[in-house]
Amino acid sequence: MTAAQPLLDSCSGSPTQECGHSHGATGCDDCKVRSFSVCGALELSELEGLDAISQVRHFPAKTMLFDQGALAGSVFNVTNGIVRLYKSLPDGRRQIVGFALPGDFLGLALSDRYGVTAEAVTAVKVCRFSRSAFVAFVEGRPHLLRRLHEFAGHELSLAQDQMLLLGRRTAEERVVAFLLNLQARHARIGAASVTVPVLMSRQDIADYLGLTIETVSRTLTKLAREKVLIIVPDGVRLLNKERLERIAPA
Amino acid sequence: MTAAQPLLDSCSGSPTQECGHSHGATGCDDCKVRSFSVCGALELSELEGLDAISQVRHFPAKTMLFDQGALAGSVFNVTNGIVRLYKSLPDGRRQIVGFALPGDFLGLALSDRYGVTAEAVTAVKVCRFSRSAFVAFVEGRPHLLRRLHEFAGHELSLAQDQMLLLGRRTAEERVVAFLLNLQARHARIGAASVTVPVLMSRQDIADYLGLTIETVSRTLTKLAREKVLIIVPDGVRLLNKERLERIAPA
DNA sequence: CGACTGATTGAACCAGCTCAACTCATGTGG
DNA sequence: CCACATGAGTTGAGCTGGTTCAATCAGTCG
Repeated sequence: MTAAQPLLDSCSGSPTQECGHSHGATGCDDCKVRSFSVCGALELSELEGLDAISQVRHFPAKTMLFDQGALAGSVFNVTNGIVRLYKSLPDGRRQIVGFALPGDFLGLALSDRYGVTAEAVTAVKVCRFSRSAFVAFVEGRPHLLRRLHEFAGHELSLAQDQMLLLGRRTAEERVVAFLLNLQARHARIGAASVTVPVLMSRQDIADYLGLTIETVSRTLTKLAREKVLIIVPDGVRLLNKERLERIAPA
Repeated sequence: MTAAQPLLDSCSGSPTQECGHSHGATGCDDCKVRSFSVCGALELSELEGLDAISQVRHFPAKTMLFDQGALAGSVFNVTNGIVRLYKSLPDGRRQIVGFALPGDFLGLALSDRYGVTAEAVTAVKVCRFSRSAFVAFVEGRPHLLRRLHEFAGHELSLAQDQMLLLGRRTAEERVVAFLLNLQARHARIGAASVTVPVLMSRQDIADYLGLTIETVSRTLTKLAREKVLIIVPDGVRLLNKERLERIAPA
């Protein structure tokens, strides 16, 4: 893992950042993720207010959005790309607790410190909000708070599924569950396909599934040998979904 | 594991249930967990309204409060005892995703189905609310919703810690982290002590830590042999907390 | 007392890890 | 255009932490 640099709260004129507010064509009006993101709870009339406190920001692949333990100055809505969220131990062991896809919100808890580190897996585009401005915006809009709470409840449920996976599933079950999951998530954001894009590295997958890179690789190879999937550049083609679903039940 | 029977939504006159509303001496006024439970967000004037929709209920050890996947008719505030929350696989493998102690809220997500199964580890006392009544009560009290959201954020953070534990920690680290955690939680609810009550079975601990009962037992024995703790009936006495904290780092 | 349940201990095993070699792109600069 | 470094992924071979299977122990209840 190369070190990821924080790019937050600096408007140093880097070509990867747009610091102006994003009204008009780049605003919420034509946002592709709005309907299934937290913003979907807002009336059109309220969107303007949200727009006013949001900034569009770009993070190149492998750069850090924020670091575990740091003061949570911002919250984010991912609009493009993939973000990995992880915790690590002092000796370097790492556990990825989730991948954020377009429509996902970072900083749901609205707590004053980040509980995880967030890094761009691919180039990433986000709507950034200062946390204080966002909290103020939520204040007096209980329907938005309710939506945030629904999202948090969903996250919690996913986390519990992942605990079951990490605590009790075999390597093969983990890999298959991961791929099916990824496919379902891509479908939900309007990219349904038997070919699932897998843009994160084997190391990322391993750190997400509590395995080693070798075990992930061997398991994928085995599944390919058994013709339930084909490994393609930057993805996987799921040939036998029924069989996959039998491998990774409930 | 013996089968646990659901005891919900039936007021059949069982001696373990109190079906009347609990005003007066048994109400919120003198509730020992109020300050650190979700109810702590309410004004004294609002407590009456909450009291009016709450029922005190008792669950004997090993009985089920609710089942994963069932319609969520009720939400609960635990006031006494310990509840295990778990998910299981069709073949019987089980992952306990958390233990609820007094002050903990069950059904935080307010979703329409329970995501986990809840069973009493010890005899348990709860405040029960019908979910619809509780949701209606929350409606129009954004400070309570905010409190629920804070609790959910905290739960999410704990879940992420547990993912790190399950995915990347060794057996010894898991057991030690569990004991330190339990001690800290007991301290927070006003029962700080070097002797930590461990009222759940070895099987429960194993299913929480993603280990087998034998590994939990061996690990505890080893720690006792090394004099960092003593195993006592229904608990553990932590002798060398510094050393324990070195075993299970942040 | 005997029966039962939960916990401990021992011994053999194995799923996944470690260590190491190799492949295959992609990039770089002479 | 080739030589060669670099980094991600794959594959092999051996090892080991934790599991599995099995026996024993220790309370507790009837």
